[in-house]
Amino acid sequence: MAAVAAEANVSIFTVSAVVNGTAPVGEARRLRVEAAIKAIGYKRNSVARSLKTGRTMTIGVIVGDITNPFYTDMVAVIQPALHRAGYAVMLCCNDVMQMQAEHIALLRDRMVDGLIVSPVGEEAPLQQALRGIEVPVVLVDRTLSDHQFDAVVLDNPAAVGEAMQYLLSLGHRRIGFISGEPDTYTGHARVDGYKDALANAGVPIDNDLIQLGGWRVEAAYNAALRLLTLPHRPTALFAANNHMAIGTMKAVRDLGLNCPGDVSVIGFDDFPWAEAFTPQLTTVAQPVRSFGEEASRLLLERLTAKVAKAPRRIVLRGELRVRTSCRPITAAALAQAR
Amino acid sequence: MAAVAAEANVSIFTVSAVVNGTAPVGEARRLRVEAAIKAIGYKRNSVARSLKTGRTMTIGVIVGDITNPFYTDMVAVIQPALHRAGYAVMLCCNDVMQMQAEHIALLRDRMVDGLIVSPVGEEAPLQQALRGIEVPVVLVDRTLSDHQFDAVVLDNPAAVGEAMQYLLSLGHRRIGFISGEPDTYTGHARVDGYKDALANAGVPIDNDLIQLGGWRVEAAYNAALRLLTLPHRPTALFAANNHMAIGTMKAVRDLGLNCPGDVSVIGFDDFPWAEAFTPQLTTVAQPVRSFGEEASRLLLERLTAKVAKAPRRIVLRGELRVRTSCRPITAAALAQAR
DNA sequence: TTGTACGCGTTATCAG
DNA sequence: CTGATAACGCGTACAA
Repeated sequence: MAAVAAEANVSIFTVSAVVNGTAPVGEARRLRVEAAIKAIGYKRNSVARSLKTGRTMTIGVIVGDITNPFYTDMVAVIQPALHRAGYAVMLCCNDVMQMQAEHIALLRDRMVDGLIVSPVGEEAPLQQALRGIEVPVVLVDRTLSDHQFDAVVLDNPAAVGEAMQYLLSLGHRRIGFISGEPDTYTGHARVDGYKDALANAGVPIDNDLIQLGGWRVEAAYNAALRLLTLPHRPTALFAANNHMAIGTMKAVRDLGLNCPGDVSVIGFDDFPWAEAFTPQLTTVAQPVRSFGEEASRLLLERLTAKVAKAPRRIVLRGELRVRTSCRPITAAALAQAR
Repeated sequence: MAAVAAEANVSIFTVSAVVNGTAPVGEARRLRVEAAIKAIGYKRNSVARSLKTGRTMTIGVIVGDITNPFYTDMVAVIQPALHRAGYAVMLCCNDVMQMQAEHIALLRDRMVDGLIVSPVGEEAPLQQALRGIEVPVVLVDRTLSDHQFDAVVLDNPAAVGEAMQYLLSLGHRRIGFISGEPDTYTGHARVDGYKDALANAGVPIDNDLIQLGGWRVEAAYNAALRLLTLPHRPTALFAANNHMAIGTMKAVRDLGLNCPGDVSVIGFDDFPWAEAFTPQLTTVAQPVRSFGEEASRLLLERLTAKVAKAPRRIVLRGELRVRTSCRPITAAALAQAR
């Protein structure tokens, strides 16, 4: 920039004014400066600017698993939205659990102007890491118990409830539930939805029907295996996220069972492949775009500071997408269920 | 940092030495400094450090579509690999085509120390944007015609060829090809593989059997529709990426056709869902992990400058994963093909 | 072993 | 409108 100033025979201030349009500059000088910029091949140095302004125009985004379409679809919305507002996004995925705190530290080191975090694992270390962050933080998908930050979450119990209603209306009573980590917000909330829905329908809860799938394909596969080899086999299975739906379908197939002939299946989280194959998987879809849009909006509002201090909370609703993986319970299954 | 120095009654230099371990510091003073850091709640400011050192310890990663498992699986490898080496990654996805140059500018503005780019769209603007980048650049998936940068790519013709061999060995002769954008490196190379394989087998090439799917679900759906309603319907379909495999399967289904009964299908790019449903999709799998590992390695080697100037080129091999979506050609189909 | 002082490239504050 | 000049927070010769 100094070089440009020299080349154009103006002060360093004038160059800055031209580059940033921060002050009116006389036509002649402006042209000279622009020519000099071209000649020198000057490119602005955002680092120096950030040091001065205190803003990096960068947002940190931390998601649990970049391999999960739920998160990537969300990032695919967040990134352009923030970009439109002039922000770049620095993405971290928690390849290994417990990485989260480290990533937060890394991002705050780099002075990001804001954070969008999808909490994973235990609360305590996360709370600790978030303490002392002085930039806006928005939580997505999961939230923390003290509701200190803006958050956008799903009404998980209602979403699961909808799926259960559907299954119950089809006559299913023994419904296996493949759960995520129970110590997470979503893991907990989805099991709750399951239990509540059954209780409301007067169906007794059999704890053998709730098996831990830990959000992952493999664990869910094993959970489904356990469920499907129970003395009283469930007539329907619910997988509490998309990874686990895969594991579930594999287990059904490996047992030589037919879906929906022998067992109905509903997945949580919709994804493009769900309706490409046979059966077309019935799912509870999360409004992924809304997640991204709302999270971006909340954060940008905080960034422009045109908003009250109190943490806000957006609750989104899931949507049941009925396809072909569920079927009314058969007389035979009914008999066996006795 | 100045505050810490004051609190600990030492010079600013000593604090820096303690924080970075850059010079030996007496036990007593070190403890004082550490205590002061705790007390003040000092956190290092990477921006200022970067301004001084000229390194941001940040790598820019640009991929075409973060919604595509191929890219995300790759990012899931790249991000931890670079993180282990102390680098953060700034991720940009080209939501809109032609965004690429802008993203490159954004990243160079922010003084990233290196770039991993998966080129998209036309070459010219990209070449232009990359010109004048003075940090190491590694290209993945696709490369540029002038081979100016390190690149890791697939042997696309061979990979497609393997799939064709398989189809030919099953007796298929009329094989529909659903192609990506023909003006991309991969789009071009995969069609080439198709044509070469057929030519080598003495099968004449029917241009009606090559339909543009543009890498997307919708376009591929329509392409598959065109293919499957041809007077002489192809007995097998090949979709040149995972998105297009979805569109293809949907078209097969919507036409009331059975896969593999009526038509065999092979997809390009493997993904977890491919083997969860019926049919289990036979695919040509790209070694996604290797893509990520090699790209990270090439970049890190350039970063530590322990490597010759000449651009390097890693060529990876695809792997055919035979599952249940292909079947030997039937006599009936054979008759119709005449 | 420790302190001093300068500079990295910008922006912002004051004068002019 | 324009030009000097002082920070921004840190690393690092150089001096002590």
